[in-house]
This record gives sequence, C-alpha cells and structure tokens, in this order.
Amino acid sequence: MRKRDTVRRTTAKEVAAAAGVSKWTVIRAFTPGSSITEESKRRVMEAAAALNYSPNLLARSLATNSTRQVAVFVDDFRNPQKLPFLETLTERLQAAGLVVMLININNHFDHVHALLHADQRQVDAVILFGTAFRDETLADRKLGHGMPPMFVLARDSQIEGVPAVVCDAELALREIVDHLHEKGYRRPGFMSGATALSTALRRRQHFTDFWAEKGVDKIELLSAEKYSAEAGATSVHEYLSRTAPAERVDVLMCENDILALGAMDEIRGKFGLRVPEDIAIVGFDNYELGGSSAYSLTTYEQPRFEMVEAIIGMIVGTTEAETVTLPGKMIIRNST
Amino acid sequence: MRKRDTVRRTTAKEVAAAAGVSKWTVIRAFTPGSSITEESKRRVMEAAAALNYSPNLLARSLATNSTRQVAVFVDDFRNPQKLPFLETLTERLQAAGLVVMLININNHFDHVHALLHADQRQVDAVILFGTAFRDETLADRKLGHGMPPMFVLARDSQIEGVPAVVCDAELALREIVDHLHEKGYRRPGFMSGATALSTALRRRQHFTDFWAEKGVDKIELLSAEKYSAEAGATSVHEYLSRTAPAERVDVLMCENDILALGAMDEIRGKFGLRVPEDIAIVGFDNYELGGSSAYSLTTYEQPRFEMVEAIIGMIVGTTEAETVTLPGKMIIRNST
DNA sequence: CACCTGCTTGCACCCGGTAGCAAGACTTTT
DNA sequence: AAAAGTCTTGCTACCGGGTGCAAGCAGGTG
Repeated sequence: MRKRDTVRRTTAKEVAAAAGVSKWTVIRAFTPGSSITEESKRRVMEAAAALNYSPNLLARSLATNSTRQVAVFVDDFRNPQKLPFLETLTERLQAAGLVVMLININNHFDHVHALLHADQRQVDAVILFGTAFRDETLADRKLGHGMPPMFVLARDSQIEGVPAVVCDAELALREIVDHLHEKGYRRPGFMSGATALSTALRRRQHFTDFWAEKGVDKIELLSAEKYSAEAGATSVHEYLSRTAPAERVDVLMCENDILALGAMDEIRGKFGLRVPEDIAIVGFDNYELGGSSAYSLTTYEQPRFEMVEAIIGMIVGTTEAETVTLPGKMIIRNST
Repeated sequence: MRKRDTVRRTTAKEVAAAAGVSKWTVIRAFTPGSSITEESKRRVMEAAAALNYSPNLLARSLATNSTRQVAVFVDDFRNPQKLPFLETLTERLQAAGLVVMLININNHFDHVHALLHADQRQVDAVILFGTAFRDETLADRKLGHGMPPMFVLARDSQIEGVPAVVCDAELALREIVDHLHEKGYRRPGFMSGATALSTALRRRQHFTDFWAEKGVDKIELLSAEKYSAEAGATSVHEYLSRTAPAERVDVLMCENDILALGAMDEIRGKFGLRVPEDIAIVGFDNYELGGSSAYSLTTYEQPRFEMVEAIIGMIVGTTEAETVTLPGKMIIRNST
C-alpha cells in the first residue's frame, strides 16, 4: 500500500505554535460551543487557514468513540432499484454528517466477515440494505455482543431486536388490488422472483388475500428464476404457451418492474398480444424505464426518502429504534 | 449521535492481563510475521477468543497513517451502469483488503467539500468514478497539497497528474463502424446525451472519423437532453418527424444503451418501423435489459473487471500510476 | 484594597494501537 | 564455562486529537 507519508497533514500542535497558543486552544477553536475568546479564535483560525489545517477525523473518532461512519451492506447489485436508494442514502446521511461505507456481501465476504470488519472499523451503525441476513448468522460465536447497532432497510427484519424500515406491503397491495378490481379485471396472476424471500412471499400473500376478499379465489401463480427481464420473459412465455387464450389471466402483477418489463416485451413481441387490452401488467418499484411511453407501466413506488429519513432518525437517536412501516405511492399508467 | 459506549470493545491491554503477558505480546500475536513463541501466541489467542478481541482498526490507522479506505466519488446515480461498476469496485477492493467510502457529489456536497472530507478521514485514495471534475476545482485555495492520491475511473482525466482508467473509445468505435459498414449500412446517425462531456464528444468524434475513412461524410447528429430512455425517445421522435423516410439514417448509434432502448421503443412503437430492417440501432455499455430478446441490442461492453483491477493496481502501488486505456468487447445482437 | 465570581487557558492523562530499542532468555560456538 | 549470537519480551515514545481539572486572569462587589 502506497502510504501518504510524503506530505503530512498539519496538526493542531503546529497551528498552536504558529498562533502562539497551546494545542488545546486550537482544538477549542474548532469545537463549537467551547469557551474561547473571539480574539484567540480569530488568531487560531488565521494560523489554521495559513497552514491549511483541518482536524484529523481519525484521531477524533478514536478519542470520542464515534466515527460518524455507517456501513451499508448490499448483497444484490442486480436490482436497479438499489441505485436510487444508494443515492438517497448517501445524500441524506451526508446531510446528517454521516458517511457511507459500502460493503459488498458475497461468497467471499459474508455477513459475519462484514460485521466483524464493520465492528473493527468502529462504525456507528450498520444498515442491512435488502440483504438476505438470517437469524442464525448472528448466532455465530465469533460475533460478540458489542456489535454496532443494526437496521434493516427495505426488507423485513428476521432478527429479534433489529428494527426494519419497510414500505407498507399490505397497504400497497390493497391499493393495487382495489385499482385492478375497479378497472374490471377478474382473472389475476402473480409472478414471483425469489420465492424464498419473506418480503416476496408477503406481497404474494397480500395479493391473494385481497382478491379473496373480493370473491376472487383463483390466482394464477407464475415464478421467475431470478429478478431479470429475461427471467420475467421466460416465465410468461412458458405460461402463455401452455394456456389457452380463453383461460389466460387478464392482469398479471409482477413482483418488481424488471420482471414486468420483461414480461411485457414478451407478451407484445412474441405473442402479439396487447397491453393492457389482452393482458394488463402491474409492476413494483417504479423503475425509471417503466415510465417511458413505450411501457407506461402501472407500478408502486416505495417512499424512498421517508424510509431513509426514518432509518437515519433511528441511527442518530432522534427517533426510537423500532420497526417502521411507511406508505408508498401508487403510480397508475397505461398498462392497466 | 447514539454512541457505542454501552458495550466497549475489549482492548489489547485487557487480553494481555487475561493471558498474563504485556499488551505488546498481544499485538505481536495479531501481527503476521512478528517474533513470538508458539506458546505465547496460543495463550494470547485463547484469551482473545474468550474475550472476543479483535484489533481496533481506527487506532491502527492512526498509528500507521494508512486507513485502507478508498473514497469513491459518484455524481450521477441515474446511469444504471454505475451499479455493476460499484459491485465490481467493492468486490475487488475488498479482496485487496480495502473498503469503499461512497461519496455522493451533489449541489450540497461538491467536489471541494468531498475532497476535504476524504482528506480529513485520511483515505488512502480517491476514485473519481465518472464525475464531472474540472481542473479549476483543484485550484481552490482551500485545497492544500497533502490531498490523497486521485484516480479517474471510466472517464478522461482533465487533471494534470491524475491518471485515468478508461475503455478504449477509439478501438470501440472502430470496431463498431467496421461492423456497421460490413453489414452494408451507409447512412449513419449518432445520438449524443450530454454534449459537454469530453468522453461523449470523443465517442462522436471517432464515429465520424471512422466513417469518413470509409468515404461516408454525412453523419446525422441527434442530441438528447439527458441520459434517459425518455430523452432518447424524444430525440428520435423529433428526428423522424421532420425527416422524410427516404432521407432517414439506416443505422443510429446511441451514446449509451439507455438512449438506445428509448429510441428503439419509439421507432417501433410510435412509428411502426422495424429494427434493424428500417433502422438499425447500436448502444454502448451492454446494459442488462438490452440483452433481453425484446431488444437484442448490439452494443459495446466496457472491460469493467480489468478497469477496476487496473485502478486498484495503481492504488496499492503494484502498478505505476499512469493513464490506462483498455479494450472492451463488441456485443453483436439482432438490432444491427 | 481584599474577596468573590466566572470565563480562559494550560496541563496531565486518555483513546488503542505501532515502531524500534534494549534487556532478558535461550542456544550455539570456541 | 565463558563468549557470542538469536529469539522474545517489555518499555518508552508516538500517532493526533478529547476530557476534566486547576491555575490564571478579568471584572464586579463590599
């Protein structure tokens, strides 16, 4: 590793010497609310500006036991939805004086590794951003009890004492089903991606429950291999191939927009069917491309900003740390 | 800020007391290659395991003047291409024992702020990942000369002494033009996004140059407002509306896949034209959705892995720090 | 003018490691 | 058995700040 010892940063001690005060006075000048005369502060600031001094946050963190760094764990970079969330997360955390340490959870660097690492780096909090974190992981004996506080973002928390911030799936699916019912659809289908995820299962469950309330019990269940346009296309292809036109669903809700876009392309391109006339499509996440006129996909937007604000509130301690469920927003377009 | 003082991490001194040695012996047990007997090491490790000790990287960083943290600046989260790059960056950096500090450059947190912050945090390097960083910024008098080493990723470096790692645009455009010429296209068009970016201009320039070499001098230039499917659609819509069918281009190269997808949808959906029969389309970046059967977009893939490896090589010092241009890969599909 | 009060300032010590020296223990050589 | 050499171990000093206490100094009061 190339070290940075070529040009050393100036220290409080050096500024002190230049300003003719002690290093503690320099530190006070940089500590809001500490007792120091205007005169000394001015002299210190002048010397600091001349020497290009700024406090070393590493040393401060060591002394104060607070790094103002938040580790964000991500284990699936395939979902384009991660990007706007990362944007909001970094932006809001930076506004709160915090900074993001982005950790890629993968086969070579699992949750236990990552947690130990985050702990060694003394992060103030860990955000599990949609990662498949299981309870057992925490039971790992290598993990002591001094771990940094953890929060789950955009996924249910599987872990006792770890709060989650999620979009209200019940409300979302109720709104969606209400809308579809109102539009006259009666033969609904649901396409899932990973059926092992609780968040995914919950959406499907609400979908079937609310249709049941409306007297519709038959829900066609499709499943895609993974969350990709190709998988969505394959899944709907398989379904349409084996189902006679009269038997087909009149509306297909896909677990997220990527699946929906893939399905839509397949329905129109390969089968020559019209959306929404032959089959209506609904997605989830309001992914940008879905808004273009070619797709005009009806979807549901998670309250990104509010979710991020909520999690930050808990991290900085202005809000009590407990699971929060926030309402999102239905985006009705031409695909339904 | 909620502090972590509830459960303090155990320190080397505490382990030392438990193991009946001095704290320096404990540290040696955790420092590969230092002189320590098997016996002492075993005792230390036992005590450490019992007390759940691991070295505090903050303190280590302070003492060694090396944090093994790399700041990554991103200023445009709209480009979906960022996500796979972030995945590769985090993965490879973690494999090299480094960790990513993700900084969002925006109106409230500009390059100067971010650099000062990164410097205060003592990062080992700064990666300007496709950000619009200009030379003048560095001239800011607040920026001293002890700044961390900087590297530009996926964009030309505008700054003296700051190396860049980029995809070879000349080679890429040559391959693309060769391919199109061979396929028999003779009336090419080029759609740009932001015309202010040197990287963008360069692609366009090579495109026109190589066509000129083949005796084709007339290049239709379209321009989109920004890099979005909608903007691509709008741009191509405007072009097709004002151009008689006989006058139209037979192939349109778009500066990136997002523009290409938007353009393709518009060409097919709104104008009822066929791709590639009426107009062929080429993109850039090999964005996942372009590979789906509905689009089957011919495009060009940047050598993500190699680019990231190259930049890491420079950061850790195994490679000399100088601008590197790497060859990408042409992906020929059905849109040409 | 002595005394009290309150704000400034300097100081010793601390955060949890690292570097390099020197003393101690143990081994090998003569 | 003494001298020389090697490996271990502890120690001092240091990285660059933060904390709480006590001394220094000003102004106001009796």
